[in-house]
Amino acid sequence: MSTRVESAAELWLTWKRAFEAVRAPIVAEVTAGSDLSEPELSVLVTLFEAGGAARQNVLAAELGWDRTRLSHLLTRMEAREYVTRGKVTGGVEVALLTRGRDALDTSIPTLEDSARRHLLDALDPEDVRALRRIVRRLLTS
Amino acid sequence: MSTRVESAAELWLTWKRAFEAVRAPIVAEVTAGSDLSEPELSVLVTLFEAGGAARQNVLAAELGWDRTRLSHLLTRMEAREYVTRGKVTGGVEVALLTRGRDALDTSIPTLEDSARRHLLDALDPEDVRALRRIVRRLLTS
DNA sequence: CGACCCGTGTTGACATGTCAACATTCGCTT
DNA sequence: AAGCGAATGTTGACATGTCAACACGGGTCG
Repeated sequence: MSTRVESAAELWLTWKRAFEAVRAPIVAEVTAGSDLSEPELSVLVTLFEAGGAARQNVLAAELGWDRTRLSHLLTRMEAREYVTRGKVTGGVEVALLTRGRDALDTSIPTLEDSARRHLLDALDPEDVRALRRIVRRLLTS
Repeated sequence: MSTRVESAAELWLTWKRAFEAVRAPIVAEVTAGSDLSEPELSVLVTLFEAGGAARQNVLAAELGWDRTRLSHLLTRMEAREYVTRGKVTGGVEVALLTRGRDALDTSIPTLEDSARRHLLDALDPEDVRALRRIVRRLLTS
């Protein structure tokens, strides 16, 4: 029994550690200000990027989540008036409400700042280019 | 109001998406075989890499987790006889039990295989080198 | 000594995520 | 049109994670 894990697994595990190391402080800073949790913010951002409204299954796909999780979360967010859900042919469409947009306006600058400090600034331009390429590749495979 | 999120945040968000996209299938495959959840496997692997035993706070640091989470998880894992906890000057030391080692032996090959297919194979050698560099940098900053 | 302070870990209440089962709707086939 | 299957969401029970409060055990300094 060696004391090392094989190469692919090792790459995955260290990547995971690095990801956690970046995520933790960003989440801490972003959630400190607003009354949004990080997953809630993800939903709002994705919704925003989709133009303010999106089908629930599309949202789930974009986020890489499963339907159930999104459903529960949206139920909570609907109760707090961040979003609405409306039936649509073939499913449900979710739309940002004013309260959701306001929350976004408050949180995005913090997110931008945290992401810059904990991710961008930790890398040099070459790393950033490489990371973008890697991300693109992983998302299209 | 634009329809785009700024650069650092955008990098962070797409990275997060890519990470989720890789994590989901790996977790699905790894947990399908064994009766270990993914966090439990992480604990066992980290413990293994530390030589079979480690202080709880060290473990938490390695994993990038908070003490409470680890404590709860270890309580559950202790009940299932994967690990033991023993008091030590200045804290608690956790050690792998046979059942834990066995679970590792079963899961690691699957993990290796999944990680290779979903991560390594999706990237070319240059990407892999870049990712390793990025990870190292993020973990030491 | 004895009164802190700080790092560690645990606990219980609550928030969130997961899983399996179910409802609904749409498209396809006949 | 009627029936069927696949895709979409929801629900409730349970697993897991988070937060705030507490407990304990060293250091350190008066």
